[in-house]
Amino acid sequence: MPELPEAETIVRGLRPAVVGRRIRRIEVLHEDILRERKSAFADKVRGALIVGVERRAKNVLLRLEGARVVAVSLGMTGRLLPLPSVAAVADRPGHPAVRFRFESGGSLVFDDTRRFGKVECLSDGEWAERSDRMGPEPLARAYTAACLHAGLVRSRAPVRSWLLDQRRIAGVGNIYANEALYLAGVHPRRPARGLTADEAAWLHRSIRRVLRDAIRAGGTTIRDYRTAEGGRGEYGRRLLVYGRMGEPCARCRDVVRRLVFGNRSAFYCPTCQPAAEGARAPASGPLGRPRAARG
DNA sequence: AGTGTATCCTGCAGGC
DNA sequence: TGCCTGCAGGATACAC
Repeated sequence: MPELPEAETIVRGLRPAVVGRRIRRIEVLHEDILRERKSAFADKVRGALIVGVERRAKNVLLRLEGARVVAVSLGMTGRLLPLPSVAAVADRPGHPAVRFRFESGGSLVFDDTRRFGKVECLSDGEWAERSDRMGPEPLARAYTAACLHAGLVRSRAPVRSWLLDQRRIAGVGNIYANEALYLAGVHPRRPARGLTADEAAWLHRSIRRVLRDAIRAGGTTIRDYRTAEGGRGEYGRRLLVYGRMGEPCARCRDVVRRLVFGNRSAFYCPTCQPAAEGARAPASGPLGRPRAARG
């Protein structure tokens, strides 16, 4: 569910609402959301001041005084809702799992229908170790097309599976993987190491473009995702292939197909994203295919 | 080692 | 109306 753009949107919305607040009390309504006993979790978090809110991959981080961090993995249906808020009146948490009550009044609720999410409190050092095992941030300046290509050539996995592997690239989920592959003209099932340097450069550009545009739109709300303000992400209307099986391709009017592998749906246009290795790249269409890197 | 699959959980849409 | 099946933005434990 929430991928990098959704997590980033939540972080930006949360920051003004929770930074500078002190946590007075923790209520754990569903202990399976934690990775430890709720008493242990509460002991570490109670009384702490929130000094910052950050994102890493799809995770939302509450930085606490005393070199600790609350790391929230949103799973498929996780939401972080500061209460009370105007939005909360219309969109109350339906499945609250963990509530942080502030000394100054109000609270932050982690709400998660399916309870695939995780909330944990780590030392900065423990978190750094975890973060080191994740792949690079695709929007980082240092993450070049050459970095992507170097990663791709080491794997025989289908490129869509490669993009979903958080150890290889951090923050890309099924929606944006499919969209980026479409923009790059790369079939989702092609072996990662079969992509040419030019294709890797198109894909690099497409990934960054899709993620940036989605952040600008506040993410994609299919059903459950909400911003910290309780609003919906508006990128859904701009999805070109995800969830559009049977509809015409925006570029060539062929029919968008759906494939299932790795237990996930893949959506693609068979004309714009040919399955054969080394197939011709489609001509630049109305959507503006990313140009190949120079050099 | 590197892939693919099943599983956790709830809710909803569609078929009958 | 209601029951059944399949599907969902993620991550991980396992089998091969």
